[in-house]
Amino acid sequence: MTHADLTLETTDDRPYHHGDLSRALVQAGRKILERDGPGALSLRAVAREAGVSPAAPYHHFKDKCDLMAAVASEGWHELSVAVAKARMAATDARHGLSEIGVAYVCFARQNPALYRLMYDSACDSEDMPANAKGEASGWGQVREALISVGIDPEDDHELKLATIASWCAAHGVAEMAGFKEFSALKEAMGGEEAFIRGILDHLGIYARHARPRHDA
Amino acid sequence: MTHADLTLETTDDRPYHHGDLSRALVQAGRKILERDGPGALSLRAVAREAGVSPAAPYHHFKDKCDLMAAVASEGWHELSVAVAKARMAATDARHGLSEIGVAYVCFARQNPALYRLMYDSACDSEDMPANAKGEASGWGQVREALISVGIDPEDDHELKLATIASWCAAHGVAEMAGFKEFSALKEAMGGEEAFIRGILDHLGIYARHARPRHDA
DNA sequence: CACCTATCTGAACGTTGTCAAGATAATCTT
DNA sequence: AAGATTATCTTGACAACGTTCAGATAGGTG
Repeated sequence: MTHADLTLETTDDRPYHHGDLSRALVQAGRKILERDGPGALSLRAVAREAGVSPAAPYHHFKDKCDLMAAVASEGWHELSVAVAKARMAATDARHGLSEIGVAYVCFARQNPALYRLMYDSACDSEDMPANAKGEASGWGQVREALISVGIDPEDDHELKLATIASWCAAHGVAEMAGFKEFSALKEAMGGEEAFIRGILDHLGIYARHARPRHDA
Repeated sequence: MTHADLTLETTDDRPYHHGDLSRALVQAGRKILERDGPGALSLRAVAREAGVSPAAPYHHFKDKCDLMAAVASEGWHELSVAVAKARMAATDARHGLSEIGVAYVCFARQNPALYRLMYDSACDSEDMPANAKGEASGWGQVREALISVGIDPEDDHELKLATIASWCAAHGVAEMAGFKEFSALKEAMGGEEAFIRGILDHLGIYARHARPRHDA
């Protein structure tokens, strides 16, 4: 261990060299995002929270945008974990695809500001962070779920289109589910998750490919 | 007419009282949004573009947020016009619903920064600006299109859910269609509109309710 | 005419992102 | 181990931002 200890709070006997500032800055960013909302997420506020000067972050991130991208990247990782867990927990394949969608939207709803940041950083970057690396990426998981639900793995075009469509649906629901306009309906349906399920069910991603048996 | 003439450019013989500043500010906001992107859209920049001091807008809008809401409101109005036009132009009912979706997404794609602003202002406000007033609201149009496509007008729950689902789908596609990741696929499908149609088609809003005939 | 109110300006304050110069500590070289 | 190098952090500064306030200017009303 080359450094003392990495604390988030501003201790009085804080060493000149923080030790692991980049990580601490990302953590501070998330903390501010949750506690004070997206409007309060400034570079200076993050530095303040981490207990360093406003210029310190520039030795670890080229930009404010770069820092935000790091926060967003952590968010994407957590999302992919949540999605993977939901997929594992599901019993059959059809349920699996459905659960992925619900898990995706629920994560976004539970971390609205973070999800917004994630989308923003995804817009700028060349490739979506969702399929960053490894087979455990969210992208790959939707792909596999679609295959195991009946889509022809050979038909690359169809598979790609279905994956994108699923993602679009999840993103759309994720961003609109928070509108106050729907709060009455949500309650009538027995909570937000039921509402999310209802909407996702209407977007026939599942209905289209996953009704091989009990259909007229 | 109580004032000289309302020009957007900063003329030298500009009168002390602008005449119709609120309108000019909204126009200036849109101009900056299109020309310089969303990052350049500041209160001061808008005032500069309109040829007034940075404090002038505060006599017409309570906030920067309030000004942005006005810009967004104009955007929602134009969107509803575009959607209405697309619905009129469509031949049969099924096509009508599909065309609404395509028109919605195309508008968002052609004015990405404006659409983002519109969504942002929709988040804050109590009710979505889409169904502001009149029967020509985007909300009402989707509703009617869904009815004329086969949904039971009596079943309020189902109708509401279908409307929301359609809107979520359109919003999701609208925001994700711009990802560079898809540019290759878009070209392969023969342009962005074809791509949009393909994705929207996969989100079985239409498939679910509008395939009474040629289905196994 | 005088008065009143709406509108606009000028200057200011606190905050933000960013940079350059200098201080400090960890690491590398010999 | 001592000196040199590099990485890291601070201080101070700059322009731009949102916002406010006192004062200037005009239009409308008596």
